[in-house]
Amino acid sequence: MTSNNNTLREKVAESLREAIVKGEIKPGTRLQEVEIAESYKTSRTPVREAFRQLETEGFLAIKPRRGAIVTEITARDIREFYEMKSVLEGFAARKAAENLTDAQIDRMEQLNLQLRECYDNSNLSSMISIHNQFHEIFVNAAGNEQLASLIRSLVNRFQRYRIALSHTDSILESVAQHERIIAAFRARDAEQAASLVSLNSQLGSKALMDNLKIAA
Amino acid sequence: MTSNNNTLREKVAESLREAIVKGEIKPGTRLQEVEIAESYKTSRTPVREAFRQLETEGFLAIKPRRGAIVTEITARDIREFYEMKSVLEGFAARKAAENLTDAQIDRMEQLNLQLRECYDNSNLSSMISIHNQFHEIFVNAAGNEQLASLIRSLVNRFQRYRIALSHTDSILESVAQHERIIAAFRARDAEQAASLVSLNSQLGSKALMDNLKIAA
DNA sequence: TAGATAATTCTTGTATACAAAAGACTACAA
DNA sequence: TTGTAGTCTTTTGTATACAAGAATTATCTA
Repeated sequence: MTSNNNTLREKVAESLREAIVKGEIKPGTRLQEVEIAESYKTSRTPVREAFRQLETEGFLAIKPRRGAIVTEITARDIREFYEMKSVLEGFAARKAAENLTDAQIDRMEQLNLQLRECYDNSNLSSMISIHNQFHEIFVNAAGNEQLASLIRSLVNRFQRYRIALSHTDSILESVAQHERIIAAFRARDAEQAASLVSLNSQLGSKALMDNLKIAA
Repeated sequence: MTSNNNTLREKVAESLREAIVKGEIKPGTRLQEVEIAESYKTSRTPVREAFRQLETEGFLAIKPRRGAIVTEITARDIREFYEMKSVLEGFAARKAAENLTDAQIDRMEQLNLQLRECYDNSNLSSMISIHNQFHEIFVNAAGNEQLASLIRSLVNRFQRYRIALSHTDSILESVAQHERIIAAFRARDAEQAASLVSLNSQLGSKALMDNLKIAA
């Protein structure tokens, strides 16, 4: 994550975000300003501002004079998220196919190998990071900065649920799909790349849904 | 716009947002907390929070200890915006084609007639509202609430530039395109609806770009 | 006069104090 | 016992006071 630790607000926001993503603070938990302020040894002011920021990032729901609650994410939210990711990344892939340099495609290949290794070594913390790096290469190559930043914020928002996927075999499937995506990029086949990337996102959705059913 | 005037923060945010959208506050203008606070007869606290909110909505850029500046939107931003709108609304249309009721399509037809009337009467303030209502019908019918809210926030963010389009003849073209979109929805032709909606968005982009060139 | 550096001012970041609203609790009556 | 009214507590919303960083100006030196 980006760490602009210049102000207390950002420190508090980053710390809370991390705790929510890691699951240390459970959905439904009510966060109170004084409580958080005391635990960070600050006043309520930076905490309030951090709350607002986390609200817009989708981690907290704030009701006027009622306080902040860590958002519960429903199966519907996840379906909607992957639907958007599928559409946006698919489009990004279509545009990227024209722009990607050979070096960038090589880099994707390298990352995909690393992803496979991480799976074999059960190194799940690296896995998410590498997975994201892989996707970011073609998303950034699409030449639409706002689109890239939008996708980044969506992915970040659902990170806490995607962590669950690191365990599953869906990773292996994903690695195989990535190989086909790389081949499509090498062939500069924009339509093929777009539809494969969309498919990859749908796999994520399916895997996460199955995982939730088991957990529930 | 939604008006939750419960807190001062929201009142200030809404008022500033409106002023920026209407062009009363020009891009590049630096907003200072005390100044705004005095003009609204409040303290800095609600103003600060309103600034943060407007930052996430894309109207202000805040630099640490440097203050808030009304965002300048570049030609690139506009291109990127319409590209995203095209993709997202196109997808929404594809999904909506399966869900739209006859009554909803009738409503779209009605709105499109009103849009034509407003153009004839040069009633430009209603024009934008009606145009948005038309689009919101199929966007909401796509069955993806997050997508709908994302599109809404994007459109809202670029509202201030789209105002310029109300004058132009591109409205007439848009009305004609809307008719074809309605026909596609009536025929439940999802692919046709999707591609027509994408096209409609691209028209908006082109019209706005031309308009900016003239203005510059 | 030009440049650098120190002092000052201006503005935001943070802390604390006060106001008001929502929720909890108590007491009383039916 | 239960429902309701009214008070009390808790927590957020707002105002103000204080701290610190950035920008600007003034001063000094080469």
